[in-house]
Amino acid sequence: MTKIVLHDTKTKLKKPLEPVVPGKVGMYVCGPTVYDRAHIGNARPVVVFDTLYRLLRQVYGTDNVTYVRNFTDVDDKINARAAESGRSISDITEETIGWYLDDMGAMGALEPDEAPRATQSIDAMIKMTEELIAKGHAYAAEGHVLFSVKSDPEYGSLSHRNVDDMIAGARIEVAPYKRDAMDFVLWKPSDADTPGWDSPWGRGRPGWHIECSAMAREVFGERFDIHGGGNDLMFPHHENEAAQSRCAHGHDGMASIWMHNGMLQVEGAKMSKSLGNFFTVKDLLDKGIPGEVIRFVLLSTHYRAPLDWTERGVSEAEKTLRKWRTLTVGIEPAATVPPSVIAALSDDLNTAGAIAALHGLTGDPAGLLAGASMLGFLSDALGEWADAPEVGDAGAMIEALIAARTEARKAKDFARSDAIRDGFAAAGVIVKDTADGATWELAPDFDPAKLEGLV
RNA sequence: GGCGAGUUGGCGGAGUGGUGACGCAGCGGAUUGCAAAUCCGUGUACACGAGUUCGAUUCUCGUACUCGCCUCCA
Repeated sequence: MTKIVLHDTKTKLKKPLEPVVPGKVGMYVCGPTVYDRAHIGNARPVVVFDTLYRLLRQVYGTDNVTYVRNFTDVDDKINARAAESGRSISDITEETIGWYLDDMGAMGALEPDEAPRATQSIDAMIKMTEELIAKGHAYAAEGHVLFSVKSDPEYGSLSHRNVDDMIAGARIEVAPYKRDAMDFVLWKPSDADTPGWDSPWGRGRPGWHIECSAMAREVFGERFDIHGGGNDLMFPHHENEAAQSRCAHGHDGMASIWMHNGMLQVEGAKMSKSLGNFFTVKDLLDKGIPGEVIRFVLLSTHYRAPLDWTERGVSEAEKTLRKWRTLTVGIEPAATVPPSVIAALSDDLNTAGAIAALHGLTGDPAGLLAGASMLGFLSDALGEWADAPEVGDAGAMIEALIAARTEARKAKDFARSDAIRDGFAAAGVIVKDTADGATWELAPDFDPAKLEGLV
């Protein structure tokens, strides 16, 4: 079996993937808080871990991989959105989840095997919170339950932080009910206007971090293989998740490998609303940038490195995909994925290396197609954008003009033939002169009106 | 202030202790009436300074710069 190695944040090493249950892989990726459209930065982990999912399915078999991505549908941002819009929380979360799946699907992201929602796992969170209290790792105070960071000597081991250093330099407002500045909330009280559930500590709602610990355990049990997300989640979210699970279970096996993708920038600058370079996946799709092209851009840089989203990168991606699509028209994919592609992906998900490998397969369209499919490219479902424009009534005119040009060339009337040639170019008609005569096809910017003056 | 990541040719972007990936652009050639398309060829790149080594872009230390996180954030 292909050996897969992945970089683990905790150990800072590339570790061979050795599944807890031999032959079966479990992967948990932190999903969105559903209160608004996903932006392009949100899309990176989705596409990155989708690609890993595809690799795992290829190597271990489709039925032997379980990919879980949660929806955080209880959160103060959602509450705020509901309050300001007057809409119900469930309206907002349902709509946003639908958007999310549509937008991610447009980039060829497969849906996970399981997509648990926080609101459907409240009992599991309460249970885990009780366990943490029982084991002395958490305490109830004023309707809150807090995790005691000091009770966990390994706290900080994932993100490589020292608790004392953090307190020293931090701008943390210490709530009166906290025993220690770093303690974080497992459960907090809800007022009448806030969603809440009955609990041993009164009506309330869970803190953010507990949901992933509880839901991952519900699906996988105490140990699973890969836990992923953006590196901004490394601290505090994943650190806290790891602490909760470690302290509840008495071992550090929550995830064998922690993976974190790098952040996305736009034209070299941090993406932010104030800079005006903040956009959602839907914005890009509406602008006419195909989801497949977005996917390509997101995979053309190694996942751990920062990724700069640029117009130029988009157009290069589009050009490459168009070329590959042209090369593979009517081709059946090879039965096996080319080893060069598998080898690149198996080495810490080197998608840029895999794309380079695909460039090397342009002489082998069947292999190219098989390899590209492995990366989620060149599917029919994502390919509509690359279809040639409709020729409409212009076909006859184009044929006539080609004939006229051929005549002109025979007559050595080069002024005429060159005028037609240039006119074709301007109108988006691509003419290729071959030994058997001229063939033509339409460019994406085909404009039949521009042919009128040539006749 | 603390922690982490990054710095590769015109651009993008892999990788490696010893023969300079790959793509785009550029340049030269073939082809063409001229082009387009195609094909062939083409680049003394690894932030800087020390160190280790027979040899470093690749390892170590330091410096600079960029970015991220430390507060909701993928």
